[in-house]
Amino acid sequence: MELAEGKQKFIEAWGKLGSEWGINRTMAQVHALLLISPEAMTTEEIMEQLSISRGNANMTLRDLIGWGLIEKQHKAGERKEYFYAEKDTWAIARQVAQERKKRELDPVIKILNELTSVKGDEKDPEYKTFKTSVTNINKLAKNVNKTLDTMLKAEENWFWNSIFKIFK
Amino acid sequence: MELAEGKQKFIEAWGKLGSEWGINRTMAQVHALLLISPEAMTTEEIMEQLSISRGNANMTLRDLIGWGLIEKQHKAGERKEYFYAEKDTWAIARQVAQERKKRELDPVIKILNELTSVKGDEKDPEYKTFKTSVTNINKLAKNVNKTLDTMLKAEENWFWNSIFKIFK
DNA sequence: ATAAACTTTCAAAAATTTTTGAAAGTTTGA
DNA sequence: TCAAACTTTCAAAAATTTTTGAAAGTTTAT
Repeated sequence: MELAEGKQKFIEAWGKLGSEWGINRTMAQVHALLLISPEAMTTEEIMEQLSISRGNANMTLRDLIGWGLIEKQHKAGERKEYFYAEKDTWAIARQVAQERKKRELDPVIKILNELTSVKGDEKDPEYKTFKTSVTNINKLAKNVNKTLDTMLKAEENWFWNSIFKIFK
Repeated sequence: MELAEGKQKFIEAWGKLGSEWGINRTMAQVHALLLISPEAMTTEEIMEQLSISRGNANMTLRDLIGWGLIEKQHKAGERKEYFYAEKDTWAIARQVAQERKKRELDPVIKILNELTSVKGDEKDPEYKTFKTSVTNINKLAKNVNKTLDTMLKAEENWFWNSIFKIFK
């Protein structure tokens, strides 16, 4: 396979994966483009390579910065802004996990906690089932939360070595 | 908080979480409704409780069965189909992980493998960066894959105990 | 102060996803 | 065989998400 074709396929695959996981496809594609680019790129170049509008490029780049996946770079003597992506895969995974935890898991855990305080008649099957389900999901959510927290602090090798030691 | 209000909030929260993770909101809501219901429910009841159309209810229920999250139940002497949800949280998490792995991770791993065969000039920075990124992501994907496989086979307590032994 | 170079905004348009509901299909019992 | 009871289908409509692009905003150099 040629490099150009490979790049195209990589960008497509990354975009599809993103959209399946609730991340805007363009955002994933811009990230993919920067991931395989040796040099930082300008908004202009990104617009051209992916055939997207200026507004779209700008918002997407802003979002990616918000996710901590790319950074702005300034070249001496130039006014243009350049963007480049963190290329350490473990760092990317950690960053994404951290953001999603903060944005999505944390709010749900908050609601689940509130829901454990719902009062009712212990003999009412409706109440009992509700209570049991909420309590169990709450436990799972807290475990996931705890595990993520530890993962996020962990160093790459340490993490994987530990995982493999158990799961072998 | 009253039970009725709690139910409502739970269904909403579950729906929102679902939509943030690329799962249709209605599907997550139907799942939530069945999760906290002590009895199996008919399509009719689900339609009414969530104010959704017959067609939507039918398709959603079919999808949930496809995900292995709910099951059809037949009551003796009745023609109606009843639906009930698996209530073991660990089983739900495992089921979802398994489905997503099969539907989304596996295809990406296949493409990444193909992309490692892209040929080019080792001195070309474009080629080198592409190669390195693809290789690293491929490694991470395979590790995730392996870990998931083992998780999916693991029993609940065994899994969590192990995780906590490391992450403490 | 001005203008060129560049970035950001956002209302409207396009694309995509989800929902509806009536019609078609199926199963069962009499 | 018929018709009632129930389920499935799917084209069209509605809702939602994403994208566009021109105008407004900002920064910098002279």
